[in-house]
Amino acid sequence: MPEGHTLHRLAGSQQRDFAGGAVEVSSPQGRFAAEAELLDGHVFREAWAYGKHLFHDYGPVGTVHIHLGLYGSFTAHGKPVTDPVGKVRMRLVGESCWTDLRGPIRCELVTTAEAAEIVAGLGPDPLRDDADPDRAWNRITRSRTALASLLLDQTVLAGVGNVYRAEVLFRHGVPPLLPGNAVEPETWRALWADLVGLMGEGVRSGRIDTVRAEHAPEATGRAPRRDRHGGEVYVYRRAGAPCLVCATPVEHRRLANRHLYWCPRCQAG
DNA sequence: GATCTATGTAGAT
DNA sequence: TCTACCTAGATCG
Repeated sequence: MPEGHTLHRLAGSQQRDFAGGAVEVSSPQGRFAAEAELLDGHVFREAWAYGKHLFHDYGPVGTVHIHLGLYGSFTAHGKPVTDPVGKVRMRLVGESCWTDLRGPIRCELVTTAEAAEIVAGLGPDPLRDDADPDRAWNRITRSRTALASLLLDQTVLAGVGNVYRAEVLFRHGVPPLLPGNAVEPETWRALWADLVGLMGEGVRSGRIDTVRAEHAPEATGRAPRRDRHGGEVYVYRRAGAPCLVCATPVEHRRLANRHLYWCPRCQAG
């Protein structure tokens, strides 16, 4: 379940579980076997995330660069270690914990410099203290592309995925197809600030919850609706269902091969 | 058991 | 704009 909050959450838990100790690294599936052999037994220095990218720093031995893609996932366990189930690309075994990685779009050993290059190609990440929202704004305000597309462009903004994009646009009443160069600076400031808050909450909870207290099931009496992604949302994957605010059916279309959801009334602009 | 879907990205057309 | 791809779980029959 990979938007930026997932990767930052993983970096945090893996830092707690493995940092500072030697780890056993293996690739039961075999597709990371040569790299795992190089890393096996070395000290896991640090886990860190930038956008949807996760990095395991092994110092001079190298850095593992992981991108989960659409369906990559980690499972975390306490010892004892059990036999691999399914296609385990990478297994890490530490002092008391172990974790399995399955289905990543990327799992590769890179140098520190290469890791830095990957990060240099990404836009600011709302989950990082060092993020500069003006870098994203400079791209957005010069572009005729729909804001909904710009929000998913990782070179503009790093870490935002399909759920956060739909939800943050809804929360600010912004039409998703509004061209970047038609976005008001104060709108951008509000969107950024909201992403910082929402995604930070996502890191803490492990879910994407975007519904404000006044529209929450407890306040309105409607049945809670947890999406498969685990959280309570306004429009994501609610095509045809009544908008939680105005009851207008939620719209849906494909945009650049991704599902886009919005309320045509609340986000009329 | 077969088929479909998914919070993503890269590369071809 | 389209297609391929990494994998598992949900859904269909």
